[in-house]
Amino acid sequence: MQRSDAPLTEILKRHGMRPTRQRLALAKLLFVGANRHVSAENLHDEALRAGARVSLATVYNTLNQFTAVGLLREVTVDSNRSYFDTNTTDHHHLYFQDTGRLEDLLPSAVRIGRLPDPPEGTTISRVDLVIRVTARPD
Amino acid sequence: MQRSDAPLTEILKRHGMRPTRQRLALAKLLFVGANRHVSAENLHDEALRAGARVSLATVYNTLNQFTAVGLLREVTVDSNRSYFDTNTTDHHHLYFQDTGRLEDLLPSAVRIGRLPDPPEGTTISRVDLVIRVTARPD
DNA sequence: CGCCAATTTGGACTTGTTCCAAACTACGCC
DNA sequence: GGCGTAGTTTGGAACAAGTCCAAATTGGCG
Repeated sequence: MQRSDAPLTEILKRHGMRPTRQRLALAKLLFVGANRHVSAENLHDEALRAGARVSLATVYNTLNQFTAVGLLREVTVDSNRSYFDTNTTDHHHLYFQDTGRLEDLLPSAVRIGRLPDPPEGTTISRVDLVIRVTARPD
Repeated sequence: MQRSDAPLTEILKRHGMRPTRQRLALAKLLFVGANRHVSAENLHDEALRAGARVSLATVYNTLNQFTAVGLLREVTVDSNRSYFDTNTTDHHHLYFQDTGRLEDLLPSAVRIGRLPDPPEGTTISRVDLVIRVTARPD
């Protein structure tokens, strides 16, 4: 294990996961550097290109585990693919329908002025706002 | 064809579709009565129960065609199933994560106070807001 | 070092959806 | 009303994303 992986190891341990080679490789791709949005296939390819030997099944397992402990957030913008966001703070999304690209919006860019009360017996677990844009027809 | 299907026939023709037995049966389920949210499987079952002989492939074709001409709107709340909404006016959604139930919110129930400008060269095609609720833990 | 529970893995499987070529049907024309 | 044909439907194959599983591997503790 590289010296620089120590913080990643810590993160994994803190969330009750063994710091395996595979999880460290994926965590490095996900959590070192800027926030990102990934799909499973997408991250798998990238891991292989980076020389990590990880199976696709493990990528799915790991993304789901990271999401379960709050290290990732799942973003639902496309009904035939799951995206995971490394930014778990409160924010919304901009989705480029033409390209499938997904971008974070600063919390300050969107203001939701009024929300209904949740129905009796339920609590709001999340409010997701997605702005879908397409290339402007000229 | 029943007398009462005349308006449905008109709707289909107006959108450049032949009023076939299958499309009429599905249109009847979708557009007669209150607004609804359906998935393909879900509508297929209902059609069969109502005695209409329609294949699942046709249900998919029809939902996609109806959506293409603006008779339906696709709602993305679950990354492994598509929902279609007969309410094509501007409104938002309440999603019960426990049950998968989807409900419309009145436009007046939600006020979005500020939105960013779309990036250069793009236009906003849609702004979707989904409030996800779960049964309140006691 | 050696053990054992946690983890990983390839491949089979499931589920939602699309594709396809053959059969069927709506509808304009005579 | 029959005909021809383009549009439509259909069952089944194909596809894609994701999960499951039993066997092999490995991290961490004594």
